[in-house]
Amino acid sequence: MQFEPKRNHLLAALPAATWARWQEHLEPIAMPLGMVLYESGSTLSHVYFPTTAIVSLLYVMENGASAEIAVVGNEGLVGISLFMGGESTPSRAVVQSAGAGFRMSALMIKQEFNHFGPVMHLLLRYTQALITQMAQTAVCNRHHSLDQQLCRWLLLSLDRLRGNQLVMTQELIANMLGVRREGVTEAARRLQEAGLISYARGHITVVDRPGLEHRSCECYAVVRKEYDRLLPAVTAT
Amino acid sequence: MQFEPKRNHLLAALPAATWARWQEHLEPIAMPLGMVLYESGSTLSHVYFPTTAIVSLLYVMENGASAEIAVVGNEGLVGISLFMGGESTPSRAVVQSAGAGFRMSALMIKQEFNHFGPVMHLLLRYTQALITQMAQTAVCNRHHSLDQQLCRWLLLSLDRLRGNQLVMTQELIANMLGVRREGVTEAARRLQEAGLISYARGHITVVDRPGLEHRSCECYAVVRKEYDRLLPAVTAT
DNA sequence: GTTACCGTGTTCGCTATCGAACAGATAAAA
DNA sequence: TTTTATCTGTTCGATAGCGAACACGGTAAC
Repeated sequence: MQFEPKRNHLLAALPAATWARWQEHLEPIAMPLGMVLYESGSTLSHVYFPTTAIVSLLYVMENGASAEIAVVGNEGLVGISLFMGGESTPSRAVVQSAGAGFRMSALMIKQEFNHFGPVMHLLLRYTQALITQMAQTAVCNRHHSLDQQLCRWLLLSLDRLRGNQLVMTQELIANMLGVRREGVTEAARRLQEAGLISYARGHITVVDRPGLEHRSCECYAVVRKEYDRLLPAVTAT
Repeated sequence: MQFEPKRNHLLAALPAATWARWQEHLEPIAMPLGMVLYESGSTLSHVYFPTTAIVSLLYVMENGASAEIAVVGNEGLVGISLFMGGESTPSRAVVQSAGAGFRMSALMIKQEFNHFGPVMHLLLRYTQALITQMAQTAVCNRHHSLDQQLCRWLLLSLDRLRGNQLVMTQELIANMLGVRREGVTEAARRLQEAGLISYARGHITVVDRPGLEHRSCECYAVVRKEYDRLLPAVTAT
């Protein structure tokens, strides 16, 4: 079930002819928690199309602290630098929520990108959506409270999963947001007291999604809207 | 002089045949301080290649506060969403340092991009460099002090200008960084006391550039290195 | 040459987040 | 079952940046 390629929205959006060509080049792959898909500066060997997993792109500073730059799930792909031309980036890609996906060799994706218009345009529109997410992350880091950022983060993750539960410790969330674990604990407590979520030992359940959206900063809506605009057929779950 | 297209590094990096084709489609344009090249959500009519001007890409929040996402000067181009496929972005592009540049119609740049040739790859590599800058902005906003961010910002701007002087009020810098003007005043005073810069009424002179780089966070070096890697012939001034 | 504005300097209390330390509780391992 | 590791809760003082208010001098407009 989780090895169903069409659960990745980009794969699902491919024209029939492209899909026929790709099928035998897509390799199913398990993506356990913490798996590193690429390291800062390393040359990528594959692109990854998550189906049930969620991957964080994050930058790790010299002193070890980290900050999430963007999150990728079944709406997208990990490894844009392959077709953008750089072959690597200064960031790291880590599986943040275990699941599965598919991968395709670097060579194959570059060929496909360079020879077939629809593939190129789909991948570039996705890239622009990703850019919006990064830009909004910068804005959010500058201006919004931890409570708001946590709401945004939960919503972004939720959009990339089935159901309304996240398997995710506060420690891990803190690493992604680039804040202290204690700060996440307090913010989560406030959200729980407000009846928006409930959680226990690594399991977070979203109880009141509209409430969460209301409490979030505008950043979530901006990003969501841009994904819907750029990848229309694709985002509808 | 400032209407010399080759002062834009992307234009300078074009193959001879492309350059010959482009020449008559490049329109020189003055870019005064505060000029808005595009608005959030608006469909772009042109791409802009700054030669002596510097342009900030920034997001303006609902409450009017703003934050800079990236800065573009003679190393790049404003309007990537035209060839990326979205035609617009949720951000705004504002001239931050007056100067000049060239522009090309949306139609023309899209045609040129879609030939799958050297133009496309050059523009995509530039886009990846820009992505790195945005990602690093997010990291910087999360983890680094105002002093460090000011250093980074001055260095990024300086790289895009001739000489070692910036015409720039503290108020404007504060808007770009998304902080209070008073905060910039204090940070600038500290840098001046340290003998790194000197300034007066809208004119900032960088006195000790190595010192500034030393005081900056790692973000500047990461971005600079990535631009040099992705656009090698191009960045050498 | 006077006046108005602009760019900068300075101060105050306030708040969110940090850094560090430790406590309690639940799940997993032995 | 007992032990251990993991996850969450709580507290403390410290600090960076905020918001607001106001002072001062240079520049430019009239």
